[in-house]
Amino acid sequence: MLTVLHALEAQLRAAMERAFPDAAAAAQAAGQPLDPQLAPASKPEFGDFQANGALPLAKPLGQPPRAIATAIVEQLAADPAFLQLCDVPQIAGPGFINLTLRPERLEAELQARLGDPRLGVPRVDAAGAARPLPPVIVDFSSPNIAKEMHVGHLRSTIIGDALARVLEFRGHPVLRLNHVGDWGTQFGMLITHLKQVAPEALTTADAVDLGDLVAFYRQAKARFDDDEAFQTSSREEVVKLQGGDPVSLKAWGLLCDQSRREFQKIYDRLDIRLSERGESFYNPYLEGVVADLDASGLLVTDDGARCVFLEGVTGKDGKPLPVIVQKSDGGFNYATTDLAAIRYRFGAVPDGDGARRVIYVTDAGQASHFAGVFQVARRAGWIPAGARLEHVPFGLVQGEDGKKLKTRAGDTVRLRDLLDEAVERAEADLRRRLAEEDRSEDEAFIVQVATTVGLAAVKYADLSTNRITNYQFSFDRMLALTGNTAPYLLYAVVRIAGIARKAGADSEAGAVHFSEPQEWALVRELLKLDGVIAEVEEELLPNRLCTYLFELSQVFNRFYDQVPVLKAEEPASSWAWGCWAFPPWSGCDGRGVVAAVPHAPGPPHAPATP
RNA sequence: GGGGCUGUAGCUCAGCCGGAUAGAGCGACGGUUUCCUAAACCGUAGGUCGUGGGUUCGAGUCCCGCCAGCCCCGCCA
Repeated sequence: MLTVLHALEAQLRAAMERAFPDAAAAAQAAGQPLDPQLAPASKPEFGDFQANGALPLAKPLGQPPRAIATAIVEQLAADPAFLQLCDVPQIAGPGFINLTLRPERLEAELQARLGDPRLGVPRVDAAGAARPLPPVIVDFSSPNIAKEMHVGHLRSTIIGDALARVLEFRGHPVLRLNHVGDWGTQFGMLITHLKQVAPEALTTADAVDLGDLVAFYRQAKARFDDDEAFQTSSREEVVKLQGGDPVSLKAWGLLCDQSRREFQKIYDRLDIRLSERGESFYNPYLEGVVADLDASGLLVTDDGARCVFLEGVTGKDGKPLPVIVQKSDGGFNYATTDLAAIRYRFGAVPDGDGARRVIYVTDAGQASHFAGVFQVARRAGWIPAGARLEHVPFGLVQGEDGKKLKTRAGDTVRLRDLLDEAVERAEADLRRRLAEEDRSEDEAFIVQVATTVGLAAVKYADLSTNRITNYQFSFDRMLALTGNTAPYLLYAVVRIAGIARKAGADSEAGAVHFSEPQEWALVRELLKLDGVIAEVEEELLPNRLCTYLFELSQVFNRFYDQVPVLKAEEPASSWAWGCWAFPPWSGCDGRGVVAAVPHAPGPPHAPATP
């Protein structure tokens, strides 16, 4: 209902200007035009919208706020365009103006959305964009080569994907970049170690399996930490690799391929698409970064390292902290890579991505790192005017004890194991309930449901809380059938699909007309989607969308509980089962709005034959 | 020492640009129900919004101080 909201806002502003022309002119001159402060009503009994703009005028105008509100309402009541949208406004409390949309207006809004695959959400490129829009980059997931994906990658992967889906749904070209750790010192260590203990791994694909590779990596790291000779040869190995030595490159390529296939299994299970563009991609640009910083006078050599000192960020001694872009041994580090990535991503095609919004989905612990890197990039002039560069932080995954999530043995939890357990638990729970109710289903159904529910539960639990806080991981809570959980949402989806199937509904709903209170509740809820999507696109908070979907599910359940749509003879509720064509569940089958919404089984778009 | 984030019901969490009596869910207690479904719906109880100041017509929200927890702080990523 954003278009309605904007129309009302303009009408309210005009009404205020007519009611108080002097104050309006003064406000305009002061650069603070009168603001109607229009917002969705805080409670249903207040109508659809509320305008709070009369209250702040009380003092400057020297009038009681209710009198001001009355004057504004009188102007609105004289505006035919306004009266087409709303009933005559009510003044309540200290001077709130409550607006209620006219029923026929709501019906028209809903009618326009039935059968609309975009659910009333406009595309950003809708207004005849001649040129293609610049891409939005979402940098997420980013595991390290030669390691398995673990619980530490969970949030970035899920949140990043959800944000990418929302942006894509709005019509942005989105580059989903997997900034994998495929370069640097760690590779030197691993290759050096493998040369000595398993040289075949460096020349033959899949000579060792990934689990062994992970073990080798740990050994290499341990050696690196307390063996100087090993450190030296590791560093030499990095230099060879970065210098393009064919043997090193081949070994590197094999290791990457192997890891990549393992990552892909996880992404496939979670239905997540990513374009791999690892750290190595930026290798050719690292020197240019340093040269550029040098040319712009930002570069300082300190203690042999080349760095940029930050403004407004000081260390223990009160002196500015540096971002080191070239180590005293001449090597580059991750800050250099991150700077090269920023420069490339905002850079013009074909030597860059030409992006105007770049989003990093990483844990909150990296906030100061990104703040530093972003500052350097800004001062270096690599961020075009009007472009957005955003770190989207999220909190830690904690166990139910409030500590960092670990296995019972104290190890890092592998993502694969975590997903397996979610599915296993979902299956056990389903079998238990089937047995309790003495129902039987075929095995394929059980496996299907368990997989859907288990994976959706993991995703949804992560997305449904505000990402900035630490997140307490609990299989029991995420798999609960009630409350703000994936199983509850999926139940609503299945229920809607079931009714549609039973009704043999086709989506050719005729003119809609509502009577029941629960119908109106549903209509109003359905019309909120465009506002929610706009908010998520701006704030990058997927939990807002989850809250909406949960509330929508509740309204649907209430509706089906209280309105016997399949029994109704009157067409009053006939559109209701047609709603299956509408709701944002289209995300359920992974094609639509968000990953927030779990993978549903047979999408209602293809109803099974009764 | 510096910086960041967090602190809201027993538990897990929402709370948008400052706006009306601070909201959900779970758990507890009580009730209703099933056309459809991978069971729901309704009600009751439960609050010093960490704390002390300040700004404002109005503060959970903005500013300052303090307390607690977590995280980060030069050549790892």
